[in-house]
Amino acid sequence: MSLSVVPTPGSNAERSRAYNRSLVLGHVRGAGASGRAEIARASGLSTQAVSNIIGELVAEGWLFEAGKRSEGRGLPAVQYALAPAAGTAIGVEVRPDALLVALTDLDGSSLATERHSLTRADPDTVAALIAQARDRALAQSGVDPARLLGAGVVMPGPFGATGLTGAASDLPGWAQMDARALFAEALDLPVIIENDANAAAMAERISGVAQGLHTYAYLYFGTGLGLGVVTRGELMRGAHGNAGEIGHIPVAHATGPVPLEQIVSRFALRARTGADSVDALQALHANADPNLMGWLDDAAPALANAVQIVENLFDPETVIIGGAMPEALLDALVARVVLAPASVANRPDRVQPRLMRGTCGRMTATFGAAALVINQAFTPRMASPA
Amino acid sequence: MSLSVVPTPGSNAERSRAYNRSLVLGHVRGAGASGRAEIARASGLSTQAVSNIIGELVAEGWLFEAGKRSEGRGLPAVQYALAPAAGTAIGVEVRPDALLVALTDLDGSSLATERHSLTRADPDTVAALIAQARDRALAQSGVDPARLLGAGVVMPGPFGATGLTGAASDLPGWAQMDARALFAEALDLPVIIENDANAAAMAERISGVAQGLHTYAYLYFGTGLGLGVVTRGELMRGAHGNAGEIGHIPVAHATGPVPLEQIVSRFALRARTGADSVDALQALHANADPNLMGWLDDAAPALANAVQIVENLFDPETVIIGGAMPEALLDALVARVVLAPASVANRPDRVQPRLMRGTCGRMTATFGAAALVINQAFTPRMASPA
DNA sequence: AGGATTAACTCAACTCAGTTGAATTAACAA
DNA sequence: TTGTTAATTCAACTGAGTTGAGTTAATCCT
Repeated sequence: MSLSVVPTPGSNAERSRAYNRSLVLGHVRGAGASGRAEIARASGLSTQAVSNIIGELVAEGWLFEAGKRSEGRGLPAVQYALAPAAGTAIGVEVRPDALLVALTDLDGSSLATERHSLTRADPDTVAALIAQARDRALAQSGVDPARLLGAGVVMPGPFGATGLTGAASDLPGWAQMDARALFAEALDLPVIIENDANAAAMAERISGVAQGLHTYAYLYFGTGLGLGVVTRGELMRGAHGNAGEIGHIPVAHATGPVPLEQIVSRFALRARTGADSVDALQALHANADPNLMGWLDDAAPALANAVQIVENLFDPETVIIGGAMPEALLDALVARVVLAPASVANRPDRVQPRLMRGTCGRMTATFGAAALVINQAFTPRMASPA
Repeated sequence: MSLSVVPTPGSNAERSRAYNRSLVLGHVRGAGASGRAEIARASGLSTQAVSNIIGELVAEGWLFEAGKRSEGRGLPAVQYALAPAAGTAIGVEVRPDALLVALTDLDGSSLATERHSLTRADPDTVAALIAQARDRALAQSGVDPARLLGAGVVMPGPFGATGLTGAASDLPGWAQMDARALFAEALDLPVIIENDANAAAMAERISGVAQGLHTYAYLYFGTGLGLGVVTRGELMRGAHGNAGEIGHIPVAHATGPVPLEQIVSRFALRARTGADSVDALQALHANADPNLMGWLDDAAPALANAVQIVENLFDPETVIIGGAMPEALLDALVARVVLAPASVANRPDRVQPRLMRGTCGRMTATFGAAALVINQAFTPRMASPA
């Protein structure tokens, strides 16, 4: 049973309703509790249309009445707020050696998490493990399975054979696999596949520092260094889902140009300090380990270079860095970066800092995988019929 | 009279129809003459809905019956093709010293062009000149003013005060100006403002080598070097319309890292050869001028570096180069570039070359300005009511 | 106070546009 | 010739947003 996916489907009454429902939910999410008339003005819909949609969303448990607000004259507006428990999503991060699974609500709050070491990472084994983890997470948190909107799965890129293939991050046996279909079947849920940096970027939008932003970039410390870019609320994926491979672009270094992730990445850090885990790095940083401090001195200018490239190419509202790194170390890195003046981001009217640390912590990508699903509920789009 | 623009408007019957009309026109444009049933299948709409829309588009002159096609059994499908003259657009390129204006049809074919030297480039003077040029172009080509869909205007970026402000490309007196509103008023037409590289990218999509592509990048030789990126058919603009400032990112050079456009740009070329015009450059190239050939040797690796960055960050189907340069020189440059193997674009299953020359010629940006308008007619989007 | 004004909200009738299912037409195949 | 297939149209239907009148509950003004 393959669903025939229409690339850009036409609009009809039913699809219009779905679109407008997302619009209303997105407004309430973005602006907080709102009244019918306010949403009508913001969307260009009639009050009546918004009223009907809100009635439906309240009946289904997505929204609830949250008091009244009186602004000057006139009948006070009844406010409607988002019910975080109205929807949940599964986030999965597949690494060559481990599987991370999280269950979150609409706020991106964690309801359950789980970690598995993988000895075999073949498709069928992974799919089965995810299905079991889903069942445990639901049982443990007491979440109604009917409220589960879907699953997001983060996998190491790049996807398909490319000039970057052969890195240690690749998963064996997945090359020609339609992972989305595999997981959708195993879980009996809608599934979204993404790379780690894109998922992390979305996590910050749902529950981190990128809330309210529409155009921003995220530098992600995974195995290497990834870049997730959100433009007008949409992830930039590229023609084959491989956009954002920033780790492989050359940057200036004492010994001549080297690939960025040869300096700015966890494996560069491990080569320099011997430390592998986030905790070990945290300890080294707390003790001002000379090797670690040396790395910081090296990484800061390379990162500045990367930020300048990202700013000039994408013109984002801000650049966020995060991933599997101690927060204090990321803060130290941000503090040490001297941002290039020759950048379109160097504006007098800035409201965001040019570079900031993400706040979603170590499991950003896993929560981000769930955030991909959550985000869909708030993003109006003409979707094909099931 | 300011039209209240709703950022993401809700959907209703009227807006659905506009959306579906664009969808049908876009299909016919992309796939060539098509039958009702074929479009219905591609769009997920019912045959009846498509039939009604086609009836309307034929009545309005957008489509015309173009024979029948019989595929095996069944009633032969009546084919409908796009009438290029159904819509026209004005393209304008504002440079500090000159004004270029073009009138094109839906194919992007030129119906009239005009060039003005500018002694004064203040907003009111420019707006008045454009309005006059519009009238002359319409009169000269005999185009019905009612068929004019709008005007696209290309202006030197970056927009707003940035760390790149102060370059020679800036226009004085425009800093705080709402250029779109100014031109819309002066021309009494919908107006789109864009930077040169983005417009050029769109020109190639309407009438050049990017026809049928959805995700690609365009390196544009203007004053400096610009980058236009199209993702899923949409231009990437960034938070302030300044995305694509690739000229300012550092690349490796014999003397250490230098901004890309210090090597790959027309002013680098002028500094090296003394030649300023496209014709002069063409002559030098025809004579294998040593300075010019030296520039090629320098520019090729820098361009290779830029292409590698663009490929890894955007994962485009292809990278196109073009702009105000002799075609033979661009071809020579493309031939000389050794593309980096460490790129997500280095795939065995490629259908496009990784790097190709644009085919829209010297006035790419001016035609591209018109193409921005044309493109809207074929791109379904929920648009706010006038 | 008490009436005027303002704004949110609801009701009911209406309209637009896409859908559905039956009927028609024209090509190909046995 | 006759049956099958596929495009197209017709007419009735349905879903969803719009419109305009009416209701309710605040604030403003006298």
